[in-house]
Amino acid sequence: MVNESVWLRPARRERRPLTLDRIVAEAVALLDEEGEARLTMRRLAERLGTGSTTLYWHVKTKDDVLDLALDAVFGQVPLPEGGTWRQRAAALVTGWRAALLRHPWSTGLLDRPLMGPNALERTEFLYATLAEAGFTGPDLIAAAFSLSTFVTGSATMQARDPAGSGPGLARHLQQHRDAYPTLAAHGLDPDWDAAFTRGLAYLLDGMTPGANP
Amino acid sequence: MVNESVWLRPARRERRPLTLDRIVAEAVALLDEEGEARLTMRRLAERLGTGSTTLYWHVKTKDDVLDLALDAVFGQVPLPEGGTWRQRAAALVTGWRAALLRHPWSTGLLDRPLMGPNALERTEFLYATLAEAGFTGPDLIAAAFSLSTFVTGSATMQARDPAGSGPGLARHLQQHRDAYPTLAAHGLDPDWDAAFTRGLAYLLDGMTPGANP
DNA sequence: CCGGTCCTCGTACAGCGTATTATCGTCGGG
DNA sequence: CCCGACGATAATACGCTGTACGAGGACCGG
Repeated sequence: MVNESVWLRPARRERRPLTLDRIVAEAVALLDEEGEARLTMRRLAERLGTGSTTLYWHVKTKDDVLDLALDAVFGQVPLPEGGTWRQRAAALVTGWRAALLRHPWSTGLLDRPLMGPNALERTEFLYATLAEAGFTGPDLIAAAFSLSTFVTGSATMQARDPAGSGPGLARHLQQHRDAYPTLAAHGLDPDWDAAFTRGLAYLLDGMTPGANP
Repeated sequence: MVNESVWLRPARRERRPLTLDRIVAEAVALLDEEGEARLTMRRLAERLGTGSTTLYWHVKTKDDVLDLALDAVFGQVPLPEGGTWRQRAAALVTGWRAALLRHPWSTGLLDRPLMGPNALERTEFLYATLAEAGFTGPDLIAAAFSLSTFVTGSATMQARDPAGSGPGLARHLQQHRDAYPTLAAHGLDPDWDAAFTRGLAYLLDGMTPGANP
């Protein structure tokens, strides 16, 4: 359907051009508001004021949109400067985790290859920081592997069971307190942020640059 | 459609009854062979020799099938006995990771609440092992959090970039070697298993029972 | 004025999860 | 021995999905 009247048709300049950036930004907003299940090409197009199939000129598939949205989240992770290598690494992974938790849907996309420029830039930064600190060979790989693994894993866990996750898990544990005694005693409403900080300290304490050749 | 002939109709005992267990087992097999995207209620039913909507008598939604399939994977994780607490914890998380990697699709389901009996049993085992070792309070929570986070995170990473992941990531890194020099130098074809073992040692080295009250 | 190129959209299709409804097979009680 | 009831199965149908396709609109350099 063509816009019938000049008056109803948005003025030339008023209608912002559809760009890949606008699509990705709107996808992130939609995901933030309604979650992954409700992200639909049609709904996304509607919010952008375009036809749904128009999106396919800018993007090959819906998976592209998800990949780009995820990398946009990675783009929010600041690259810290200054301080010791340990401070820089801790700041990086803490900011990384915070970015993922600001957009909880992102943790559901962490399978699938992370080859976006923002993801690679952060990974490179991590490797470089550790290499500069003196980690080499298998130690370097293991250190980088452990830290990034720790970030994505902890974000996934926290997005899955948000603090005070309602009557769900907690009540279920209470009901089967006999089957899961330790869990029911300690794991009911844990402070995940504190656990992350302390766990990160464990990990960093355990790794020493130049220790194992 | 009714089976027309006695001869074509499967003999009484030959046709195994449709049970929840059979559905879940077949779902796991289908996921193993074709991955999550190709798991369809219709295809699953076809493999089971039933109509698709019949499944809905045993199961409320497709998500139920996925939850049950995931918990079935957790059921493959052995609960180690004997040895020090450190040996038991290491054995648990190693077996946990192996089970997830035997069914790579499982890492894509690690968002979503893990409330299945097998998952809870393993988590309880981990908490109990650490508590018995002397971890208490925030230290206990942080230790359990770190270990399970490390398992799920590392399995996700490895399922995402399997060893020798073809021309994909490696070539992309080579092409942009100037942008990601450290990554291109070290991260091309890493030994994830070795990185996991070493990283696990970091983590366990960093945590001491009864250290921080 | 006129191609040509970038961009937009309407239509259409196969496949999805699943609600509804009807029907089957089996078995216990009269 | 029948018959009703109930556990289990299946056919049909609905609304929604991702996206292929082709017909155009908008703008631009000549």
